[in-house]
Amino acid sequence: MHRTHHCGELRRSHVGQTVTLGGWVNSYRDHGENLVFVDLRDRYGKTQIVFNTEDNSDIDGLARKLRREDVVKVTGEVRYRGDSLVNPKLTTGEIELRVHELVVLSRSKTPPFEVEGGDLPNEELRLKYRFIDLRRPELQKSIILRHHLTQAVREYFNGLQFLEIETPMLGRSTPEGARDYLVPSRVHPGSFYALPQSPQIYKQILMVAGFDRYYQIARCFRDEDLRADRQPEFTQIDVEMAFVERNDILAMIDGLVAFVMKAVRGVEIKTPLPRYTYADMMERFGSDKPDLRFGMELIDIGEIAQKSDFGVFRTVMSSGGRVRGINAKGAADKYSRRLLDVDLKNFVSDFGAKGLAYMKVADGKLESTIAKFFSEELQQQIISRMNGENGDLLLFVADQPKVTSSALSALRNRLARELKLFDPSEFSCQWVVDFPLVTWNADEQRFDAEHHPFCQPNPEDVELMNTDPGKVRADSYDLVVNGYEAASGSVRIHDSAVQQQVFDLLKIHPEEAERRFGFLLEALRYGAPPHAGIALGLDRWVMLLAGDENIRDVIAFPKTQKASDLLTGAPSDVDARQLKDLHIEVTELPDDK
RNA sequence: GGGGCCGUAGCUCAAUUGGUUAGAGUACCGGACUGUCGAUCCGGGGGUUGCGGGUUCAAGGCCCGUCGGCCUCGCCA
Repeated sequence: MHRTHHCGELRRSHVGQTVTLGGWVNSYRDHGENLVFVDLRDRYGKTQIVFNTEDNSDIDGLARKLRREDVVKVTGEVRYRGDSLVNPKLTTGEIELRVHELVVLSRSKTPPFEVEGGDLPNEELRLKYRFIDLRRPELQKSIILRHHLTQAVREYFNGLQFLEIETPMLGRSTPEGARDYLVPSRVHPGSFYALPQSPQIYKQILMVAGFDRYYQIARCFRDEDLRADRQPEFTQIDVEMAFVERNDILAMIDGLVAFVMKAVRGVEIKTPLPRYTYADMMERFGSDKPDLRFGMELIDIGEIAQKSDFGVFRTVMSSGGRVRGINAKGAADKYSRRLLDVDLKNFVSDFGAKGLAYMKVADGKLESTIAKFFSEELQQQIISRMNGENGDLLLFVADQPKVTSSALSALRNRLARELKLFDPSEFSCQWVVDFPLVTWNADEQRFDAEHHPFCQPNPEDVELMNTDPGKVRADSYDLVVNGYEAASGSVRIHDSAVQQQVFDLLKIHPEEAERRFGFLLEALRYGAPPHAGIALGLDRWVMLLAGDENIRDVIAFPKTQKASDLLTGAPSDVDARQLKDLHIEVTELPDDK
């Protein structure tokens, strides 16, 4: 062993012992020929080590030449620093190591940025030198938190007789859903494996096979564009249970959430977590994943708008649209004309809104360039409907229903953040249930599965399958945390006749279904228990628990927005020989290759 | 595929809005100092202003293109 203790370990009780530490030079304070201080760092903490000629330390030979990030091994005696010399900023601040022997295990080039102190460099550099970035205490904390979370998850499920079962990474491509990452087969020219978007089908087959409680910390791949909370390669806590109904899954996951919150953050969560319907959330917040740490619900003023002289509102109302608004309490003075007319208007236009109407409540009346289109009576109705008080800022979007929802829900999030309407350290978890089974795809003139094609229709809505499929509710559920989709799941179809009915609805022809999912359909014909499951986004959970707003900060080696790994240079071109083995010919190359 | 922001010393930023030799903090290098802990003090080196064109007497700043990073719409069963 190159060390007897680590750098966060030594206390006053160790005084007098001779110990050996190994670590990185975090900083050094050179006091001349006779005295040098070094803060030695490892993942457990920092310890001050002292080179003093009184202790016969070799100062001029080595100690004075130590530089940041050198890796050293030091042996010496633990001493109390002295009453006036204790450093309260360090857990080891009461002691120091008086070094007798120093071995430089590895020199460091001058690091491209500072592990401690100094401003964070741009993310490009951080990703290229990820091994330096990962030394920063903040990232170490998140990676360690991630470990604690996965361990808590395992502890919870293991204690309830779940089995952790691995499923293949090389699977069959199922063109539904996200774009697949493909892996060419060498021994089957022209054929490809797909990396899993999720272990969905395998876990259902595990249920048929009788492993009635399954979980897996599963890596998943989706070749879609990235976001701050989305990586092409991510990790799911994947769960499936047999002989259960929706409420069994929700209760099981309620328990998981409470368990990990307690284990990882020391936070008590009240269960059962609140449950809302999709329809309710869409109406009140315009989103299926609203952040419930604040209110500011969407309010419909369609009836009032219709009676006004405001052409924009009237036109929208007569063409099947809606006029909805939000009330930013007390914000009348916080947004200038410019912010409202330019910034916020452009903001909602990203979501398809053609305009943003706003009114301020002052002296019990509406103050706005469009107020003149509303009679005194209508103005009072708006104020009353919007719960307006003097000083409030009312914002309205008049458009097709979908546009009012997405624009106002995004605006709601932005305003809440800017107006500090919630405590960022708080957690708000809620279930959203009864999603629609399918949504109409106008481009393809057919229905698409909202969740996935194996999702059980709500038994109460079976009649609607033939008459009004868009109204059929699914037996599905999402878990929403602080406005993020943190988990998603459903009761699965375990009856091949029902499965066929859903495929029909999705215009997946029997031969096509057989070709794509034949193995699953066949499995369902051999005695499939009722089953249901869910998958939690591990990366997002860590992000939320760590208080980060960026998923890259909780992944050791994340990819950039263009899905590159700046550390290794992946993806890269490959030898012609490799391509030949795989029977692949690249037809289009960028100009520089 | 669309929109937006950004790219100047190793790093973080500045450069009076197109005008002298591109500055500061920090890091780095050298020196001083026996109790520092963001050490301090003295001195020093360090620039293809992402890259390629263009406009101009003159470009870090303007125009066009391109590369890269971030945010976002679409996309993400």
